[in-house]
Amino acid sequence: MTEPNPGPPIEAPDAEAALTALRARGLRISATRRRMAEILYEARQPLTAEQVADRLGGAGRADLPSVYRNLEVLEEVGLVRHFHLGHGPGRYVPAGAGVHEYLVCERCQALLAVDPHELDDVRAQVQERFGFTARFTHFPIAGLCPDCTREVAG
Amino acid sequence: MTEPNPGPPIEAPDAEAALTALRARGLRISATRRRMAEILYEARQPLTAEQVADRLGGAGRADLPSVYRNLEVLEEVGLVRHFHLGHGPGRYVPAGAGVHEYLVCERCQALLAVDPHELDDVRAQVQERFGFTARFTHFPIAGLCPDCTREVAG
DNA sequence: CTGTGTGCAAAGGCTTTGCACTCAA
DNA sequence: TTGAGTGCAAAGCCTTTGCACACAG
Repeated sequence: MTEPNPGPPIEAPDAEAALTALRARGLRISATRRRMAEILYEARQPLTAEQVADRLGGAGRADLPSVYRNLEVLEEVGLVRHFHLGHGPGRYVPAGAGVHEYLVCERCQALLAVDPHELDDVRAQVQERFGFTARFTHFPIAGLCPDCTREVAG
Repeated sequence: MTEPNPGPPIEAPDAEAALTALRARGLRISATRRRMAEILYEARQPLTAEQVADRLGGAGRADLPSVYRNLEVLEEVGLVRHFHLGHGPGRYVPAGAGVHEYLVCERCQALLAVDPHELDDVRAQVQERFGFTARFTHFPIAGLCPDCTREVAG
């Protein structure tokens, strides 16, 4: 089980609006929260809570429960979202302008990030056939990436 | 978070072939394994390991680690498969003749079981556009079921 | 006899909860 | 001064692993 590959970079959304939303709810913009947002934007790839904690701590690692709590707050406020790659820890990405949806390879863990519009046809087809509104944001499409498809097929 | 609804019944596959496969690997067909297979077939819906354990135990509950180990063996041999409904425990179903793929509602946890062929078009579209081979067997399509789609939209 | 199956206990990975202390507003 | 943020410890949920005993072949 290797690490998923980075996928394309992530653009920065309107962080200021989100921070304002924080204030509106009586929540505070701590240095830690600000740095967490920066870390996620600069990572330009999905990070686990543990990875965020690693990059936060000056010496050692930041407190993991606090990181989870802050990720939750940032998500409620719309600065961050997360999704699940099969088993293993959740992955966090900045929300906003550069939203992607993902396809994850069950064989090599590669992550294929795509523009949501590229999945519109697929969603439409599922909608038409089953009346079901497919969302691939929280639980991505799983399967075999192009490379693994070739290798498995022959 | 309510329990997912049952979905359509599950047909019995060729259990005998699978049991033969067990023997071929030097493994044994214990009474427990036989009963586990029966339980899954008769359930006619996906069960968690815990539910299987509950239905196994005469008094109390059967040993959960043993249930997991047996589910793994039965899966290797092709009698059983499992998939993941968002968070929460894995769900086990008999494999074979009556295979279904699932769409799971993120809002009400409803489970929509469909014939795999009904997803062929969707798979083809993903294949064509991304070269990616979508599999919905281990990680089902998530989204909103028809009812929740209506309630959310309307 | 040989070694697979089982139960019990414990650990492991990821995440959440409780509580006291700190510190920003 | 007030209550949100943080760190530490502990627990929770699902699952896996280790080990000794039971038992099928």
